[in-house]
Amino acid sequence: MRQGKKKATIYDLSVLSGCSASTVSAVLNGSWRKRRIKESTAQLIQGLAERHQYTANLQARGLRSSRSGLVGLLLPVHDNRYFSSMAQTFEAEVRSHGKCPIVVSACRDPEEERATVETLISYSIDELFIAGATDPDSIHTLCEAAGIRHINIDLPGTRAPSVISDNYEGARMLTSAIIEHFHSAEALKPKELFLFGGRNDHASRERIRGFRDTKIEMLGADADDCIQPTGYSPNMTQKAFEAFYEREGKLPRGLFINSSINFEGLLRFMGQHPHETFADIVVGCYDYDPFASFLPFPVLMIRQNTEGMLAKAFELMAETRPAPQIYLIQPELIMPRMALTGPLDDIKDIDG
Amino acid sequence: MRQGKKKATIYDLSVLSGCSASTVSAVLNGSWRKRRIKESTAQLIQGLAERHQYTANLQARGLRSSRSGLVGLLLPVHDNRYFSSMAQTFEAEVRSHGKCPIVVSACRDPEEERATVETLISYSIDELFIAGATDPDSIHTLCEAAGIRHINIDLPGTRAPSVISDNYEGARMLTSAIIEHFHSAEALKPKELFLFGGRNDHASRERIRGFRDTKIEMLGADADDCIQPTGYSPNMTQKAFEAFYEREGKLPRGLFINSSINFEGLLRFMGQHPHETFADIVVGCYDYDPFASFLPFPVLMIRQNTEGMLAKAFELMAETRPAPQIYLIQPELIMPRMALTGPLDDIKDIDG
DNA sequence: CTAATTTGCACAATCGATGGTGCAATCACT
DNA sequence: AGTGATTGCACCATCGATTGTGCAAATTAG
Repeated sequence: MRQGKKKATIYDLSVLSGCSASTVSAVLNGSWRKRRIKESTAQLIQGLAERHQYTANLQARGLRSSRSGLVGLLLPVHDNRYFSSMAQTFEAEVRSHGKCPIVVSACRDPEEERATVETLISYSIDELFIAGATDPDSIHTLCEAAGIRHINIDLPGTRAPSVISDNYEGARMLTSAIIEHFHSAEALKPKELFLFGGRNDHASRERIRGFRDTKIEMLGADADDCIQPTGYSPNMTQKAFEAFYEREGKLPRGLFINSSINFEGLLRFMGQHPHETFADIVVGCYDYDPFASFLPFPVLMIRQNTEGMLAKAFELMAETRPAPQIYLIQPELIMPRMALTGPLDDIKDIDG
Repeated sequence: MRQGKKKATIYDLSVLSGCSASTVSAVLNGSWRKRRIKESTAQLIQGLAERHQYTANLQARGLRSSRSGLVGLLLPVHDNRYFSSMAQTFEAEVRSHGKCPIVVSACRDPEEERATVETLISYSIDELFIAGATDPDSIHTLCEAAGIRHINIDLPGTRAPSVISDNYEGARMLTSAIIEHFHSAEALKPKELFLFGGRNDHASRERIRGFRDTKIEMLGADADDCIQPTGYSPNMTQKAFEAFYEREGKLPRGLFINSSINFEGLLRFMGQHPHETFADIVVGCYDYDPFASFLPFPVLMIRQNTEGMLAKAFELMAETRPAPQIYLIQPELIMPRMALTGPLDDIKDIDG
């Protein structure tokens, strides 16, 4: 009604309807049948609620019921296709359950992660999906203490169910695809296949292991000095490329890049060097980005199955007592020049 | 202490310390000096709080004080570089103010937008940044009624302060850069410069206007039949390209693409056609993406200044009574093969 | 040594919604 | 009509924190 006014509460409606606040509450939260409220009473109150634009104060409800209707997703970063696509899928899924999605990022900083999760807990979130946490087990402890259901995604913990990408298999697929891509040209030599990026987290380790094993199997050479974990920053990765180029006068013909963020390091390098420098390289990137897929050299990519991972995670969340085990989800090898669809394709787009 | 236990409340600490709950509350929320609590009492309580891992129940606090410490950002979508980068910057800024960032997307659906904002209001969020809302004014009404400070970003409203990209200027820069890019080659003819993407929102209209004006000025031809607003979906855009190609047997040499999402439509088209189809095209895209910048044909991009927009928006939010006017932020023209830094570069990355 | 301050804290109402319990009125049935 | 079951709803404690108010005790002033 009046716009500057305070929001209507059940007490306002209680006065207006002549019913008690508890009756109003019951009607408006749907529990009125259980409470044997007359249908006509319910309709009266619902009418008033609508007319006065009543919306429940969810903080009050959450305080009383100690459940908030909030479902959290903790991400390392937003501006990355892998994680933002996860956020997109997550939101749709949570909304379809009638809950409210909360997506937060914590910058791969363990302290920030803890603080963020504590804040979420203070808002009595009902469930938490932990994606890419640097220390899932310490977050597990927090959730456990607060009695909050939680599932790890992307990076596994030992104490809670974890849904992760099969990084080892993915890395094997990617590595062998890179090697095979040279079959028509001059075969790739062991010293020409390098891995850049990643750090000492579970995903990177598995990818490195997959790279290593496959390289040894297929090219028969030890891979250790061809592995350059540069962390997750584009700049460090760029520096690694510069250093390599400085030393060797060229790039390796075969590149395994740990993630699209690291790939940006290669882009920065590219910006400093002419086209010819990249004439015969083949890149495999453990992440999918449609634009990267169409670069002037062959780019093989791994698309992690975020939909599949989230689906599994939601499934586990629904179970009463999910085992704290690791569930592997197979990623997919994407050949060069592929523009795939994503969660955006599901949203409607009507012209005004 | 005990892990399965309920969380400690001020009442628990009240018993443990021998002080009243109000004293505990004052100590823990920092207002204890105002309330003339003895320093030693404060220390005692702080010690207990730490030992028992007390964290305030923010729902209770929010209920009482009707302010939650939450600051919202409403986005159209997550998985888009422009908006996810905005989310990233937003989070950092909000955190630095000691508040809790809430990022939600509403899929460019007016109904969803309203519902989402109502939910946020029900959680008593303190401030709302509305980015890319299809109908900012209707959201304004909601916020107004709830007394929530709000600023529009990216798409302007008439009732609240709006910080938007200077789409007209940006489109002019982009259009003229596309045309000039042909100076060394055979000059571009009017019928060879097309605009694809966008729909009937403020941003698209301004971009189209900038495209139109510049094209007329520089190529001296009416531009109307070279404008194909295809909405924001990659698929519709792809179809537009297919239709054009079907009709003309080639693509236009000069392409103005409304956004990176529309650009993905071109990628899908590319996936269906050989390299040669794109041998001599020049693309201008109203969005910046580092991978797109290195595609096999020249890609000129507009980088919208998200940091600048958010900075201005936060500045306005801090003002007591900001005028409901439009603040234009200049975007930047990015030449081909540029890998720029973004918010990710600010996050630390230490190897474990 | 008494009066006026100041210090330090407890009390209790309150925010808005929930849900267990109890009670009157109505209905069914012998 | 009397007994028991059912219907329809009101009452009230409660969730955990905030905050205005009041009042002893300690301190200072005169």
